[in-house]
Amino acid sequence: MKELYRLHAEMCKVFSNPTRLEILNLLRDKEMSVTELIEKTKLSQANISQHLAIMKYQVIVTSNRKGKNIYYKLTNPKIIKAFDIIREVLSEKLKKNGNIVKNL
Amino acid sequence: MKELYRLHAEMCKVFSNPTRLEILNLLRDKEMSVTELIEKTKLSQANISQHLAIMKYQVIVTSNRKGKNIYYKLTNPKIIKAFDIIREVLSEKLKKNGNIVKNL
DNA sequence: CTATCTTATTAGAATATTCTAATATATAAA
DNA sequence: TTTATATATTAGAATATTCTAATAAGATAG
Repeated sequence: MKELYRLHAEMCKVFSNPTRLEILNLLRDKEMSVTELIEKTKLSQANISQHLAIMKYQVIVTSNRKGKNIYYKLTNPKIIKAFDIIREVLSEKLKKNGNIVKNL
Repeated sequence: MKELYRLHAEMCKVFSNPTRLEILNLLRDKEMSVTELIEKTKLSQANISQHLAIMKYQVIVTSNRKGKNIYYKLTNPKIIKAFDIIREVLSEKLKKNGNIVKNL
């Protein structure tokens, strides 16, 4: 069913941007405020906010306000399992290609 | 290390297109010729060939000729593990949203 | 209220992706 | 060899994505 491939691709599109992957990795085991994410990534507030909006729209993350701040967390922790498998594939690929794997 | 997120994102970009996901799913447990892929997907030859080239460049698939035909297969079967986890996440998301899940 | 801190939204230029149509290339068959 | 079959490549219009800069909006503190 082609529709399912469309939805699947749409979800994967979230993972096709380095900044979003960095955010997801930061959220892997704890929720984090937008401010914290900005500090950790050193990226602009607008940019982080935009990427969070994209992931929220795809329901990859959810948000909740705590006083002054808004905290984001993963909707489904399985996302991290997929993240880590892709990292393994990437690692094995780099190994084969004789690349520097030290930094993994 | 930001470079790693870039490579990770680049690999995930392969999964962010419905046609490429369909091809990967067809290759999940057996190699297949370009002609077979065209038949199964009902898509144009040029288009299939272009998507295969993209995946070959990312070393997600590899090809080998057998007589008249060129067969493609997955480089690393772990790709399918990631594929299936994302499908689960998608399925759970659709379930929550009260969507039709029958067709999964 | 008013100011401040935090987060979201908008606009738009630069860049990237996708598909179709046309053409090229490679192997095999006649 | 020519011809047919299988696959790849190219060009280009249509569309989508990404980032920066500017502005808006929501919550709290004073």
